[in-house]
Amino acid sequence: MTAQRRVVAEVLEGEHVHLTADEVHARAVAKLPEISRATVYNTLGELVSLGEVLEVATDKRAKRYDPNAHRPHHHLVCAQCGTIRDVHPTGNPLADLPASERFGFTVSDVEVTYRGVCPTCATP
Amino acid sequence: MTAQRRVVAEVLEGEHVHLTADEVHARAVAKLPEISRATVYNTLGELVSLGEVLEVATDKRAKRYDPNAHRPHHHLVCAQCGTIRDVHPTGNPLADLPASERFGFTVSDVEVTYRGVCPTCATP
DNA sequence: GGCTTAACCTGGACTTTGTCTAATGGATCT
DNA sequence: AGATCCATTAGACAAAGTCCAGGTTAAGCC
Repeated sequence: MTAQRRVVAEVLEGEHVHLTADEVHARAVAKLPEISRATVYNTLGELVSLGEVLEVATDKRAKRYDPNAHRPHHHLVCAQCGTIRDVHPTGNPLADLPASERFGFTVSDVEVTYRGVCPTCATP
Repeated sequence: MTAQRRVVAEVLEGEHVHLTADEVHARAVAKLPEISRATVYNTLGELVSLGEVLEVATDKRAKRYDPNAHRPHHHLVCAQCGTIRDVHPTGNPLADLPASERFGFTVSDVEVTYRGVCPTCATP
């Protein structure tokens, strides 16, 4: 556990946090100016391997990192400003895929992304 | 409708087609050698705006283009080889997000990605 | 047919996101 | 103190995508 890793972990604390690698780097630099981009990428990769942080692909540009890895959830994304909230739908989406639609795959995971417009963007 | 656009449209025909922009370009070049990358990107962007083609983000690297835009569906992705199949789950996932989990958003769309291992990758 | 105009296409430069590597530096062990 | 190990750094590199200046084609109009 080095100072750099602690800073990256600190940046990724909280609910509804979904930062890109560069955003993590920017905030890490604010706390530890000499931290490098490569270290941020390495540390994020390790956190993902350890299962402490999830990669989410809601944005089609850059990967985002979600520290809420221990409570399963899905995402609700504003189509205009890109804000992301963690959400917990009812039911089990895995059960909604009948065997006839599985093409022989062993299905182990589902990722659900809701899209819409957030209250802030909706009010003109 | 120019020759270039026709070629891009032809490349994107069929079921379970999910090509990246560069794959589309490679196949388009086979039919029309002088077609440029920029034109492929422009044409794909127009097809997406027209609603004829969908962008899918199953791969975390490059965007993929799905010509099956008129029949709503979701995707089943092999975690190992990346193969993608179009699937039609039962039920309506939108209904599974209760109002208390909508945070005031106007939710209009859901994207479901199933992950697993395909039969080919499962047999050793 | 020839001219004008608009749209389209091309090639390359550029940006963004992410990965890799060689070299540095700091800790730990003996 | 010396040796060793691992993390970190800076910068080069690669992949994916965007942008722009200029050339070409197509369409309309005389």
